Amino acid sequence: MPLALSVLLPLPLEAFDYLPYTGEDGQPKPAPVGARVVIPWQQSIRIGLVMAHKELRSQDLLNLREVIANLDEEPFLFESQLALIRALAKMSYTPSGIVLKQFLAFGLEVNLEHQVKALAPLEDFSVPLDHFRDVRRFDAKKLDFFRQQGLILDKVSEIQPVKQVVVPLKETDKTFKAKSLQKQAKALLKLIELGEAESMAALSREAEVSVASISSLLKKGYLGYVERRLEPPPLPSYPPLEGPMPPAFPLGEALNEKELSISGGSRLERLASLIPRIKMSLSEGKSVLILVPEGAFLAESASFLHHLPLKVLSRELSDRQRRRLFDELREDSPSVLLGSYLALLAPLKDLGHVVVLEHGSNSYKLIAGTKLFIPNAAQALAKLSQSRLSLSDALNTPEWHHQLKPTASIELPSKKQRFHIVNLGESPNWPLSTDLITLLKQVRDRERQALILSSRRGFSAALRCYDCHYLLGCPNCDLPLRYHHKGYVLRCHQCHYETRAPEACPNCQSINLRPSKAAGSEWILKSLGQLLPELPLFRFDNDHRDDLQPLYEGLPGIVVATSAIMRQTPLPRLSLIAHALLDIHFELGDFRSSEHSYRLLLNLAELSPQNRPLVVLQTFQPEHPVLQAFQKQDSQTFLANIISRRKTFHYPPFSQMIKIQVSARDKSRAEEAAAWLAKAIQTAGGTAQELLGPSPAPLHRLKGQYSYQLFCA
DNA sequence: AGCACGCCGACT
DNA sequence: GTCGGCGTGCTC
Repeated sequence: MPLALSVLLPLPLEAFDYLPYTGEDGQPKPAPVGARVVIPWQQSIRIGLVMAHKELRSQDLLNLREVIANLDEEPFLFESQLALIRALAKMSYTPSGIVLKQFLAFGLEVNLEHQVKALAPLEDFSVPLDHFRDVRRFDAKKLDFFRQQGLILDKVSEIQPVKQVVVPLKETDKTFKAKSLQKQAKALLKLIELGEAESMAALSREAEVSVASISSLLKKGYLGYVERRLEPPPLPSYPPLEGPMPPAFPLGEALNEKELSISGGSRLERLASLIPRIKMSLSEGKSVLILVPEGAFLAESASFLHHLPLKVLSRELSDRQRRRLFDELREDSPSVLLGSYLALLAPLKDLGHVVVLEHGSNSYKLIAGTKLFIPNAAQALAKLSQSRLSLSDALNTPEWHHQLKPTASIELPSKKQRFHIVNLGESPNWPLSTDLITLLKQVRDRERQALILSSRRGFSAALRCYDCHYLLGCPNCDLPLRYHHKGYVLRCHQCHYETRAPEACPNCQSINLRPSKAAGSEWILKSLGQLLPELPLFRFDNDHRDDLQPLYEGLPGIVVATSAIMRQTPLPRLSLIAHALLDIHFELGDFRSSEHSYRLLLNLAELSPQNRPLVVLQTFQPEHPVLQAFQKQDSQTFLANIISRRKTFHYPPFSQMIKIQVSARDKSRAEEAAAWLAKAIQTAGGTAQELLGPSPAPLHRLKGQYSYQLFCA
């Protein structure tokens, strides 16, 4: 039976069948399963992954095109990763190609030298195709027409990165006897001694002669440039973590649980407690995959796990470094791989343990592509590879808390939090309360560091007329324009519309147009500058990132930041952490908002765990249930309450929920389409209990698009 | 996704 | 007549 290859491309499609590559001897040379191949695609070429070999009946072969080149002799990914691609596609209801595109961040981009040659004389091209020429010189459409007739031979090769180096081309000869050429002779002899130099400037430094002498050697042909293969830069290394090691909590019976979650304690205490479990997998000859949400904790965790056979897949790695890392992973086993969600598809052989750090983090929710939630993807991988699964977060998620056996949910003892709640309703000062100002003055007097978190960029959430109550809104979105004092502009934080702030109210011409009281980081900084003029102030948000180096060196100061600071290396000497307005987090319309607020409070304290900083929380709702639970420091009761509420309202984990959003530029069109969908779901048997909506989305108009949403439970 | 093709309205 | 926006269908 003839063989075909099932090839997956990084496109929103399933795999396509291709005939194997035909070698120069005319024999088929099928690439192994898991290897990358170059295939013709539309009028060009693409790189795909061989998902399977399949046998086809001869009549089916006629429609298939042929693989142009095999890129790998050995598999690029192992069968276990291919199985994961299929599993994630099924879980996310998306084509396998989407999974490939989202999770395999390199190795599939067409970075190839592509040449073509005609097998017979073709008069359609002005340039003769009797030998291999660069494909870009020819009309792609015409070329593909002939390719499909089998008249074109394609040749591709990977572009090897090269660097130019200076090498000697001739020995010194008698002309250098002249006294005026002594410098040149010296330079040439030095180059012969060195073998090669990075550049003419580098040689000039080495030989201690001017660049002019060297360039005349170049002109006379005694030295010249050659291309050298550029070796991939070494992978970054992480120094061991300084300071005392956090204590590991003994896991006891739970050590051997198939699925385990650790909460409480501090971030490093949780990780320290997992080390025996990680070592257990290594001693069984199995590899361990550790996922981190994003940049900030990667370096910290890497430094902490320094003593293990650790490899790190970080966002900073270049494609060539990732390539090198993958090559090392395929060779070395067992090893520990630490990385972002992109590490899920890394070619680890014999996986025995998957660890997800900060598994409740919002950044594990992929907002595009598969839209997968990474802890669920990690669980799928653990099940496929029959690995252990470990989860770690300050607060467990209700879903996992409910799913795991009670003996598999470990809560580490936490230190007593030092916190102070400020009722903004009773404070005469704004946006910094009297209490916070007093505490900040103590920080100043003791030459310590403080962090003030504000969820809002700019000066104020809106510009408002205090006569007619007119609010300046975005022309494209249902949101007020944010007022930025710097540049005196109004900006939409969704669609980036920008306009100069007007002098008078556009509605009633009153000049009583002022920033609304919802203060942003600019406003907080301005108040601080007036109250504590002698203390260095720093700003850290997406509009403006001050260099925080003085703070990392331990100098005193205050940072006003958005949550962007959570992704930076933790500041070493924080003695005060304040949240300017917690209410924003309480008011999110999501049924998970209270869980997320509680986790945020725990994460605030973890920003600088070794200093046990005082956490100051400003709010208009000091009686809010989340704050009450936080004061009691009783996560178990808090989670139990959430779970019982979820059960009553039939929310996850007691149901699976699907959100369908219908958007269109034309409002009625979106509305009609959403209504049509709801009707279709009802006709298919959806009951009133299972179907919620359609209703206008929380941000009904966004970037000029109207949205309606339906929930199916 | 990325591309071609076909339809339709707008405009030299 | 032809240019371009948009809807639809296809890629082995």
